[in-house]
Amino acid sequence: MENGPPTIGFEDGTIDVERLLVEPQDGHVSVDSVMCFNDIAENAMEMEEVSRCFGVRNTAVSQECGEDILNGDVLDSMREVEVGYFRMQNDFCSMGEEYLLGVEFAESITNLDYGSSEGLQTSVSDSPVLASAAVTDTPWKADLFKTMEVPECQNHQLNADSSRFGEICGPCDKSETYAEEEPLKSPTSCALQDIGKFHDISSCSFQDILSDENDTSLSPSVDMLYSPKNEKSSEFGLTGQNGGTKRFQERDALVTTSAPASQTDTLPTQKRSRKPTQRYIDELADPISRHTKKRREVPSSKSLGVKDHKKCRVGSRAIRLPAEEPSVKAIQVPFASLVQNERPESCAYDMVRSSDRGNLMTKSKDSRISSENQKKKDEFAAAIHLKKRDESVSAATQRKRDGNVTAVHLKKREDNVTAVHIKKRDDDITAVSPQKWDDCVATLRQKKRDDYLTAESSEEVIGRRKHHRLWTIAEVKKLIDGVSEYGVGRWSRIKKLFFSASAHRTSVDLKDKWRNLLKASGIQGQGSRQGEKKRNMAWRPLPKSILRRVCELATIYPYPKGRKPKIAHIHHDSPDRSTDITLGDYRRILRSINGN
DNA sequence: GTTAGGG
DNA sequence: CCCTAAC
Repeated sequence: MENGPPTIGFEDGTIDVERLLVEPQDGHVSVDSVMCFNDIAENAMEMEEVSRCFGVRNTAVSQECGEDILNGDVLDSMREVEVGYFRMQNDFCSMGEEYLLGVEFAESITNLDYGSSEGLQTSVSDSPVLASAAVTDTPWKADLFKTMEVPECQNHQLNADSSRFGEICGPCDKSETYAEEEPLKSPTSCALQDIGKFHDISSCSFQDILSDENDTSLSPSVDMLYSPKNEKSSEFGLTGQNGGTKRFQERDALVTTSAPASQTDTLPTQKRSRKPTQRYIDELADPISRHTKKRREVPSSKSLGVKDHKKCRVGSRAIRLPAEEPSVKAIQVPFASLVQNERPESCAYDMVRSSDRGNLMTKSKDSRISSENQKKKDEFAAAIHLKKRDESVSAATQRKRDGNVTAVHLKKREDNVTAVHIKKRDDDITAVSPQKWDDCVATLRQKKRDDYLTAESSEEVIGRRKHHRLWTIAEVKKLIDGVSEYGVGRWSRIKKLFFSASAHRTSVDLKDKWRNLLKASGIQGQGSRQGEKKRNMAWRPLPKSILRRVCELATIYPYPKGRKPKIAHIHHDSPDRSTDITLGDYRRILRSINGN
């Protein structure tokens, strides 16, 4: 599926429309240049459509975007550049590039763009199917010229991304989908759809990447778990992309962010991706060592069996927690995945990657096999994550996602991290993005495979992090059963009998979980119940039945100590359920028998 | 080796 | 989840 024809035959003068529209990812092959190619085609068609149906709206959007995006220098230069469409585009893009990525690529990109654009234009016109589009070409060029520039660029960006992702994510899906959709019927709509889908895909993939599990992501139509809101419009690419997706539907949604965000990730692609990488790693290495000098020691000491972590931990903790927690499963993957691409260049990558893989593979028990190494790796990865996080990624989005999907209890930490990101984002986003995309892509591939290879309950998968696995309902139930049978405090037994299957979940874990359940059930926090309750709401919603049972058991077996205060007697006589009861009866029987 | 409890 | 102290 990933072996698209290396080049699109625009030399012929005739391009397969379907191909053009349907498999824009093909363009991806020649990367930078070709991408533009696709973009233009789509743009042309989009334009038409837009001009007809959404003309006003579009304008509005574009302006809106333009203003937001092009503030300061960019905006000024923009105004000056009203020359020709291509010129415009190029300029704009280049500006965007400069704006975000730096001048070096701007030029080259521009050139590429231009060339490919021309080619595309020609071929498009020739193509009978696209005739309408071609015709339209002129008008919109002139009329919508100004207004379109921004969206144009956006499209460009987005498309580029899309194509890339498309190829990586699910060219198959795409192809199939499109095939079914009467390709020739209306190129425009097709294009629109494509775009939409691509956006979806790209956003999807991105987000998914962020999340450990969302296999679903691969299919464009899948519903995202998070709600695409522009929380912080200037956040990272995610937001923008989302907005981009709905561009034609909700002009509000579009919003500024998209352009910068997408630009970031766009054209740069492979060439550029590497550069950042290098620098990245170097930078990463330092900061990490710097910040987490201790931290690194932690893992190693751990694995080595050294016993003086305490100090290390103290220092490392602050750093480490924010890094791991906030990113949560969702975020983590992407970060780690980012690293993957870098891998080829240094062994460090391997480490990271491995760990990453572990995450992705999630359930595969294998991941746990080499706990030592794994741990170390994970630590390393974590460190990198931390770095990366700071540099990029939309904290807001992630957060949201985390909250919805994982519903984990990482609130505090997340907040801290978030702040940091926002601050740094603008500066560093540039460098990171391109690579990021690559990474994402890589991740996706890997992910896809892994997901399908290791099918697990989505629940578990989703909830899992480095050394953190979300408790599944089933597990909780088991725990409850265990407690009901053996009472509180006999965690090892419960572990043995109820969790023998799951290697993770130590007795301590059970205990901890029980503790949490008590908290969640509202029992326990006798002091400040109100506050407790509120917090409880934030936690992962537990089935009422479970909460109820927990409550019951809690009354029967008050956790901390002083077991069975009320029902102590009862318990004594008729211990509770199954086992104990049986034993009691048995004893009684024996006694009676003996007595007799 | 387990458990309780704090972080 | 992790770690440690105290069984």
